[in-house]
Amino acid sequence: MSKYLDDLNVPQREAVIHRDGPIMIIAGAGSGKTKVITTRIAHLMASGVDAFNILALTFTNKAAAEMKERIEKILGGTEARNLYIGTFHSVFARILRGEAPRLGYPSNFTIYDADDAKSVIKTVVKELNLDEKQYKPNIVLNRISLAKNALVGPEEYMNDGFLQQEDARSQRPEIGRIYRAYSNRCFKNGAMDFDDLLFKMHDLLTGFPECLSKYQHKFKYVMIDEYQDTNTVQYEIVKLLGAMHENVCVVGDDAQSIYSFRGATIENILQFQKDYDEIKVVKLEQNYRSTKNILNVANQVISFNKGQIEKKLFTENIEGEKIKLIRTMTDNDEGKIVADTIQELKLRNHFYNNDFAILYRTNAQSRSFEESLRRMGIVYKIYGGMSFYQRKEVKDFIAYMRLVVNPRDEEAIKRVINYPVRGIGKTTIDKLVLIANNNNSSVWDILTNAALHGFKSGTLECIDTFVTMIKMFQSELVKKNAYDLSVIIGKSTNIVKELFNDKTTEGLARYENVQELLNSIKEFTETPMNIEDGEVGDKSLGSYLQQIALLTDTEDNKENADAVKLMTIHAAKGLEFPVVFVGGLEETLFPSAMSINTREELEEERRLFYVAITRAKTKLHLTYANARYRFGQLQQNEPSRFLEEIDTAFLEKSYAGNASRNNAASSWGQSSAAERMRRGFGSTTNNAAPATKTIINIPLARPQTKEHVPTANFVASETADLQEGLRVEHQKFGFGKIEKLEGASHNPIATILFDINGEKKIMLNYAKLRILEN
DNA sequence: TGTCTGGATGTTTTT
DNA sequence: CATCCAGACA
Repeated sequence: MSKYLDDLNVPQREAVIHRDGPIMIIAGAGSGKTKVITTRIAHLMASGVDAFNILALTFTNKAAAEMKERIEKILGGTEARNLYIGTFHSVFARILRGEAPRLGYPSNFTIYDADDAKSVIKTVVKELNLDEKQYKPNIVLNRISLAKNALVGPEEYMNDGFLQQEDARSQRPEIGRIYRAYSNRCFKNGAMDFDDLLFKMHDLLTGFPECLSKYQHKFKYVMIDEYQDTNTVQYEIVKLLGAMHENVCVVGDDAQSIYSFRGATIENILQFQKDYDEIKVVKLEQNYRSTKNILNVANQVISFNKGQIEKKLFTENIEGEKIKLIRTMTDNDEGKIVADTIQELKLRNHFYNNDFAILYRTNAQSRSFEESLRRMGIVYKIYGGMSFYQRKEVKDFIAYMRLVVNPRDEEAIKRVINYPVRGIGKTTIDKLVLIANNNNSSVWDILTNAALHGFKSGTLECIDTFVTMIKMFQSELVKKNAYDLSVIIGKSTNIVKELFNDKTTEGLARYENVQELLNSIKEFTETPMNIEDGEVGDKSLGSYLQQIALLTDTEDNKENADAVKLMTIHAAKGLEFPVVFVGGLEETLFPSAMSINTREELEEERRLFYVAITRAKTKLHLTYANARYRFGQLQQNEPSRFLEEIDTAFLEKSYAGNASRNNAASSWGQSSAAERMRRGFGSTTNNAAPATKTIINIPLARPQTKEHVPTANFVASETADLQEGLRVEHQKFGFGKIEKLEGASHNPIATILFDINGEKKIMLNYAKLRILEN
């Protein structure tokens, strides 16, 4: 046997060698799951299975890329490129691009992201004359998404007594109608949302037997990663694809199931065993990642959940250090202590930035960590949050491309028809949409025949200019590659020039973002075609759009950059780091206030905590703050209930208030000598310039304020005591004089002339002011 | 038609 | 506190 098998333990090898027939691998955290899948695929190929006949589905592009890379490493050569490895969404999008016409969609169909989808919902709610307050896009989209993930179409939704009751109870009885209208609208626009990529794939396989047969023959071996996170559609599709050869291999860990809000159900693991007569089950229980201490804590935490698949995770690694549990006064202190600790570990134990990860429950928590890291000059990178492709200027530019590729894309038209300003305003747009609806045609059709629909001559002229321009782009579509065409678009629309002329900091950032977009298109155009893109592998704009629609910049990796990584726990799944900080272990935050109403919800939060803990290899720090800013207000929180579930013998508790290097100087507390020194020397008065360039997702520029360091004994004065003419101190803007007090008593507003930052209007409910004595 | 602004609203988690 | 949006006005 080949030598790659030598590195495997007994159950791992068993899983790898098993060739035909269904197999389920229950893989505990850190048990070498990825290694098993990749080795298994490599082994299949080595034993004669054609790479073209292997399908591997993952949940993130990153996981897919990593797998491909590791298989290539095992096998050498380029054969691994012929594998079908990708996320559910990207693989299905690729297949649908070829098959969409069967379903009545153009093969150039647009993929709507969540923002596009919400916008369509908003339009539809308006057109149905429903209350927009009642039917908020977010809530409605969530509901529709769950329905699609459960394979419930609009008609079925409306006929389902239970769903109807639920909607009635939540005062939203019309969601079914919205769902139907939304689906129709997307169809009309030639667009699919994320969930459609799964839903329509299922339609394709069930509605067209010849299609089903084609892909069953093609994918003789099917592998699914993170099986515990599959939802109903995904489960059904896998079942369909695997039905002919039954060579289905699923890998999962019920203890790490954290996506039930997306319709995932652990039931799929149990169901899988019932779907086939004979199924092999392998359990991977040896953990190679973490110290005994870390694993003990993880095992203890998860033991509070009922109903798990039995398994006992163990490790032969060293005992390791105790887990540090750190309490701080505020979220800002939490940020400081984490940054300080990182600095200390770097100096003392020679860690690199890369060795650290800061994990949290919600994206909003990144702020305090960012600030502290930046202040200390520690390079960091935030994963998740707003993606590059979601930025307004980037989306606007992309909308032009979308429109050129798919003129039926109404959302794209609405975005660009008056950007840059060309005299086609809201009134005209509303009219266009109305006419299109009445004539049962697309907005683009109306635009191209605008003269027939009684617009004023001035408006008509504007429309004509716009249409002519878009048509010009369209005529270039086949002749030019994605990059050349996008350059033409940038020039002809004046977008690039307009942004260039905007010399504000924000404008500059926007200009740079658009340049960055053009660079990425150039890169796409120049990268040699990958066989994996088989059916769609051209360098056209359409091909490019398809690709970026499913890209999140979580995986847009410059892996080699040495940076501390910040991300949500969800985003951290599947990753590991030598040193892990888990922040915000407070009631209402973690577990989230939204998820403490049922046992199921709470157990999912606990699994999430389990995932967080098991990311750590050698050092784990848990932190929580007595109080933190939420909704602009300081909020007190109890420590997370999960902390009580950990045996204190595993913990080393500390209170940041006593830490020698970092007196818990909260924003208004006393500052320590060390801190005053740092202010005095290290940082300059403005913007505390970092020693090293900080890596962030292309900064969204903010108007510059010269940062003010609050006086040591800053204590906010009562709002009632403030008077015009008084000298005051503001935490951020510094010293100044109250010019004017105005606004209602419940929302007073002060106009203050600051010494260094000029005149500002301050809402006193939020900002704290200190009256200066004498 | 475009720009300004007060008021409402928001925080789970993601492909 | 930041962002988004509807209505007011230019």
